[in-house]
Amino acid sequence: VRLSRGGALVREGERRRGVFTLTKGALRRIRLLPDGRRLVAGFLMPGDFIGFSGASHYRHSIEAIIDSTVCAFSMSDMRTLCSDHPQLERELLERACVELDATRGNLMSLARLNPMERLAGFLVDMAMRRRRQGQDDSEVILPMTRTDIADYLGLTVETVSRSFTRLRQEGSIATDDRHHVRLLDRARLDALAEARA
Amino acid sequence: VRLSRGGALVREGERRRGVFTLTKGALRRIRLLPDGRRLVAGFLMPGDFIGFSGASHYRHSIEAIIDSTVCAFSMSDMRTLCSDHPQLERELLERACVELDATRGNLMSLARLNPMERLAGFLVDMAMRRRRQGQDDSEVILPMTRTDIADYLGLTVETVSRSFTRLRQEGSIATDDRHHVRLLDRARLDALAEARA
DNA sequence: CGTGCGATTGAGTGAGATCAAGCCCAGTGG
DNA sequence: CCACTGGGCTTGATCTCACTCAATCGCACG
Repeated sequence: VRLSRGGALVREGERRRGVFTLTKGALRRIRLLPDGRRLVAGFLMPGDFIGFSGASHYRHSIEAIIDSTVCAFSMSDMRTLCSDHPQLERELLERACVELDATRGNLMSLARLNPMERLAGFLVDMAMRRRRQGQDDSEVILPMTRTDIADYLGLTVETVSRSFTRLRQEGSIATDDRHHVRLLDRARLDALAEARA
Repeated sequence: VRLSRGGALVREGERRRGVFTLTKGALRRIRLLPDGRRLVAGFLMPGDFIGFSGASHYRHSIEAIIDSTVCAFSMSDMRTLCSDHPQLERELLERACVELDATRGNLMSLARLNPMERLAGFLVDMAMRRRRQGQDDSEVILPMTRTDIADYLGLTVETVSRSFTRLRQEGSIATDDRHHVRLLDRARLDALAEARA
């Protein structure tokens, strides 16, 4: 399935149809409140599995940040695959646990860290994801907007922008353009991030 | 295994030993920062499974809020159980997904809700847990302290206390004693909580 | 009868939100 | 080619809500 920038893969409240894996691009997991408050519950990068949920209806919308392609499986596909390959269920459990760890890490960020710490944690986390993909982790590519980052970190756009500026001023990072950040002082960023994953 | 009030089942940073299920009592999942900031990443009630993690070391301490008893399984017990009962792995995946849903729900609370909304959400959530156990859900028993609740909701004790007072003043709840809360206006509480569940 | 912890309440402060303005750049159309 | 437009980002000024600090109360426990 191909998704163009801004398109929705699934919408909050819809009946659950199936599961997906992201092969190319970048997605965001969104929840909205009636009054407009917005949460980005996570970003999805190539290789990520989408569909860990015990609920019958989607709890979040999943939207494309940039043009993306996903691989879709219906629920019945899923069931037959699982019964054919008992290994698969174990692998999925493993992945679900990793995602749970990551999500719990975000709790600390949202509950107790200040804006600089949250942003540093986010950057370090993005760098780690790149390393896992075998890419250079001294630079990070942020396909999402500052607003997305703000709604992910539980801050406002302005605060996110100011935090970027402060990290740049103290020499921890350099921003080549909006979407490319170089991590100059990894020790400093790690120290700020500390509490997270 | 028996745990007395305040005792630790596992400590953050220890090598992962096994998994557990809580049979009686109440536990809290804790993470601490060097500077003393504290997060309660969750509360565990009887029936809950403890041990969903992809990490080799515990990411949180698990402490007894009140005297508790848990059932312990070593990692090898777990592996043999799983290979003997393929059903078990599915059941665990299901449970992990439910826990993931719950944890993601908390993200919205921490990122975007104000203190009253967070507290209302917490109370509604605790009531729902009671209903699932087949108990009366118009009253809620809170074995934990106000400090625990504050560190769970990302607030200070004072703010939690003030939020309790405001909910009491507007007639949404009644507090018989510190640990017993009656939910008087469920519609109001649900409206406040909205984003969670 | 003290002692200490947990909870509540009040007063004052400050970090991040809100409001507002301007910049940069890509896309569009004349 | 350039003017115009609009969205995303940054920066400054102000405000506000939750935090901090402090005092008191109540209750359990030695």
